[in-house]
Amino acid sequence: MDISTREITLTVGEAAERVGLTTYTLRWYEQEGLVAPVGRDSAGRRRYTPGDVDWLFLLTRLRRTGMPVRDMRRYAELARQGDRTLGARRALFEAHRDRVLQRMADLEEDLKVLNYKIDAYRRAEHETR
Amino acid sequence: MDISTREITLTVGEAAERVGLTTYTLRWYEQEGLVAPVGRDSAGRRRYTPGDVDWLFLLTRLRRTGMPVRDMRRYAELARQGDRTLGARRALFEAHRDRVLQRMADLEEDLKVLNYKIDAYRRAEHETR
DNA sequence: GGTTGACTTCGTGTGCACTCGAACTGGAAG
DNA sequence: CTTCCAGTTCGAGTGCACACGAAGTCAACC
Repeated sequence: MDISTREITLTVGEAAERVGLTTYTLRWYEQEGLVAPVGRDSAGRRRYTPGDVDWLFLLTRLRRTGMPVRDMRRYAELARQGDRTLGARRALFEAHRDRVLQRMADLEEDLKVLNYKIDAYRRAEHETR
Repeated sequence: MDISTREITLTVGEAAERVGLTTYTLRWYEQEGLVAPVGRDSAGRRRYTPGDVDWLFLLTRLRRTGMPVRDMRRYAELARQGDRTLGARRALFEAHRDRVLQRMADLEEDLKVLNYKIDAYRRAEHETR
């Protein structure tokens, strides 16, 4: 089923710019099963629907929070299986949220070390001057 | 200059466990110049002083906050040049702290998306049941 | 004094997430 | 009709941060 160019769909290049990924990555995500096969126009070129773009946006958030591509693929598979996996998807997100919270807590601790060091350098600079 | 085994120094294995890195990584860090050449005992085995361990601990914090090894090496080089690089080291830490703060802000934003999604799944589960 | 186990160096291999080059094709503009 | 650009597939290459196997050495313990 071809998608008309006149719809509000985007080309790879446009979609890539919207979501902040490269065209290479977009095709690779599709190949890796992170994205369901994208619709094509009559010339065989990908046309990204607003729904596709939303999905990609979500993927970028997952990726940025450190979710491995492997887990993103697992999530994509669940999503393709429809409503009966809603619970599994929620569990996946909750587990991931916990990991993100843990990472944020770690970062706060590490930040203390950084600040302590900066202060120490400040004091040392004062000394040697 | 050999270091006596009777000192409170640690072997690679012990140091690795203390700082949460593998022995492979510890030797690799040294090879990469992230750590100044570590003292050896009479048998040529590495002996890590408390100071070495402190330094390694700091490196793990930098690493965990996402500093690339390249930058850690640059920092190590500055540190080896003594007090005259105190300002540069402080600047390096301040710039890194800013990046960490930015990343934390990003994570907070991403967390909102996760929470929104979890809520949406919860509502959807309620519907389909 | 033989065995064990942790160390040594050296080069090679691994996993992840892209990233790119090559060769080709199709639609739009001049 | 030609030129040009953005798209296509496919396989190969890149960068980062380790991880590991092989071959050997040495101190400690039974």
